[in-house]
Amino acid sequence: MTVTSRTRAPRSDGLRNRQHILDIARGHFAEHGISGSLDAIAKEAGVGPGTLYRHFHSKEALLAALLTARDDEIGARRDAITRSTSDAGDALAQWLDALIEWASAFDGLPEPLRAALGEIPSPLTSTCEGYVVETDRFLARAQDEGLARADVRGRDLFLMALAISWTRGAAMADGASTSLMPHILRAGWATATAR
Amino acid sequence: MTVTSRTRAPRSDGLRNRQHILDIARGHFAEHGISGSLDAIAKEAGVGPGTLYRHFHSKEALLAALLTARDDEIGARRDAITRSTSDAGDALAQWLDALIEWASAFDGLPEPLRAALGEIPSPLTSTCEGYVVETDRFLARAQDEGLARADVRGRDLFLMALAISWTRGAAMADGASTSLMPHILRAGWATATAR
Amino acid sequence: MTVTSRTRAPRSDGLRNRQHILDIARGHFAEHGISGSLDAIAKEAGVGPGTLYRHFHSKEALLAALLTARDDEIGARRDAITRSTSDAGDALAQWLDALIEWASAFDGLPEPLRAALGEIPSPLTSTCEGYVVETDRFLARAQDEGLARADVRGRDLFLMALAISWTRGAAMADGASTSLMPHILRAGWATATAR
Amino acid sequence: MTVTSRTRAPRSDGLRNRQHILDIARGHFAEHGISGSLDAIAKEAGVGPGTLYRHFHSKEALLAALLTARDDEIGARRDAITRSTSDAGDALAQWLDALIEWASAFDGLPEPLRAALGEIPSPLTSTCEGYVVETDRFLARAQDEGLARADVRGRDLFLMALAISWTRGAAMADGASTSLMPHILRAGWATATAR
DNA sequence: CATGAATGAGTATTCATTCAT
DNA sequence: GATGAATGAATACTCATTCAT
Repeated sequence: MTVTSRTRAPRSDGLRNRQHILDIARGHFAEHGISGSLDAIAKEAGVGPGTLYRHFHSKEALLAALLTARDDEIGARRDAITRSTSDAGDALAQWLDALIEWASAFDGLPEPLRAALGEIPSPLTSTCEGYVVETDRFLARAQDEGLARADVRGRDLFLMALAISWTRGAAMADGASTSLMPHILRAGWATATAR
Repeated sequence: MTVTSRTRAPRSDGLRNRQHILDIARGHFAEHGISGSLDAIAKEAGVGPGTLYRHFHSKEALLAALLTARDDEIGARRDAITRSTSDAGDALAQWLDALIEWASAFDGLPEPLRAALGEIPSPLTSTCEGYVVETDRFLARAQDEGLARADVRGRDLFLMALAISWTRGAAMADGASTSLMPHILRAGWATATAR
Repeated sequence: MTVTSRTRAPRSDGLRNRQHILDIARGHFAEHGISGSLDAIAKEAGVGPGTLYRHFHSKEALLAALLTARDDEIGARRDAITRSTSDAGDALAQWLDALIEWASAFDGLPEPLRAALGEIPSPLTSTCEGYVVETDRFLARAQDEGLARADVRGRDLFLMALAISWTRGAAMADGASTSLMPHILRAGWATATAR
Repeated sequence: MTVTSRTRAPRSDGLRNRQHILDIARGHFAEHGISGSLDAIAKEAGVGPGTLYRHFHSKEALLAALLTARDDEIGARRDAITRSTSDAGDALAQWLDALIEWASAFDGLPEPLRAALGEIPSPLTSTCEGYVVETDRFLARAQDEGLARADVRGRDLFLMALAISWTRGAAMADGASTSLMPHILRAGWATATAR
């Protein structure tokens, strides 16, 4: 009963559908920000809202899946930074840049990420917490070498990275701001010696 | 204190009522954040939605009124900083602290403030722009004395102040973060010399 | 107490205000149609809505007052038609033209006029009924001279005049329609002999 | 007949429900005119407002659906007239009678029909335009045979048919008016010869 | 008599989520 | 598993009319 005699396995539909929805959702969020309705995404993907909910229990779950899909990419970036950057301060700075970029993928994304750090756990919580841990690792190295303030914690830097992503939604934030703020952030956590 | 003990609010004159709504709204926003509906505030204030709309055309107008009520306070603070702080760097830092505190009055407030800096003007726009100008003044002094980076603009600092307020909504942002971030911000814009 | 010693009699304010409101309302209705809110008119007239309601108990009462103000004009027109037009058929046709024009003064006016002919009396009812009576007079003369169908009644012609005014609100009703329809109406009620 | 006797409407399939809503709406409009709110109809139909909006985006869309359901009927009537009436004048008259009856289905219906002829397209526009074209066909035949004035256009007759339907909302329009006005209309567009 | 604040039921519309088919 | 119809609370906003001042 599990194995039918059909030539094409119908079981792949589910996975294919899931991937398709993710692709559409990514495009939709990238274009319209995360404020749009899930119905619109379901329609654009050519599936019913029920199907979307089968795969993703909530909008946050959908976002989480989208972000999880980038896990490998971020992991690779982290490894690349670790490998190629001997200076622990530079490494931390590059990691924070990566986080800022990551959280800027969709307009409005920083908001649920921040919320996920709250008391009520959300599908995004574990993702965020994982990155906080990574940040802590980079930070610890920099602190060990006296390149970062001792009073700073990974969570603070993670939050500030989110905050910088958040400012990008403002029309007032032009290209100058975009390149400037990460520098300000670095100057902020670095020790005087480090400069 | 605001209302008498009668069950039904007496038809008091407009100003009283307006003030009453503002008081209720302030409390409501302070407790639940700014996400609630105007109808809920109207109900809590014991007035019909129409009454609330007569005084405040939109949620942003209500927020603007609430913030305007603090204008004097901020102005006084600015003057106090100017008078009592001879070091231009300290003055700017204190002004930014004031902004951070100001934008942290209600959970969620930084969001409409950021939006007010966008292309579509809102009742909050002029308030924000005024504070950007103030920030520019403090910044210019600090830059003149070589205490602040030359590549920083008032708008960037204003945005970062908003962003720091924004992080406070996260449970992860504890007391340590609250006191730390302004220091990071200051270290970020200050010149190496300044430290 | 009734007679004060002031130089200027304050009593005229009321009447003056009433007239002012009428002038504003006429302009407002002429420009925006009758759908606008009374508050808008009150504001434009520089008075409170209460003042407007003191003078006119409802929107229909305001319309009625506006139409009553034209009573003299219509009466004069009726007299002119009677005096200058010996042919009873021509007279009726001219009277109906006058009615059509009268009901076309404001976009949307035919609707409440029609409603005023319903079972629930409105401030417009007496005005309308008066004109029905006038129509009956013109019609009777025409019928006496065999120029109008015997089966037609004044109320029918009045209604059709309103109906023709009503069509003018449609974009499809161009200049050609405007001049054509009264002719169709006349051909409709006139006897074959009359043509 | 439409619903089972269960207290709560069973989750029937979409088409059934759509039809059910249409049935209720038809009854509602027939009884109260078209002025009622969609919410009221939804409540009467035992569905949530969202369900109604899923099927019909606006009141006009609902009306359009109700009228479309009568398309077949009108088409059949048009064919019957064409087949059974050799006199082109009689045919046009009968077609206009059909239009008057069609537009008199609900109190207030002529208003949105007239509006649909305006510049802003509505769901009713295509229906109306189709009937204008039909009217033009009947009229052309009558004009060809010298039975209708040459200066009349289909749109004028369509508008007058709507206008006559419109008068029926007035209590003053009794049975006599109802039967009389179409005759007046016919006498209006017919040529003298035709009588 | 004027004012304009207050009323509050009413309307259209949205959308995350559930559930019958 | 997929579908998409159904839900229904929620929200923003309007406006004719009343009534305290």
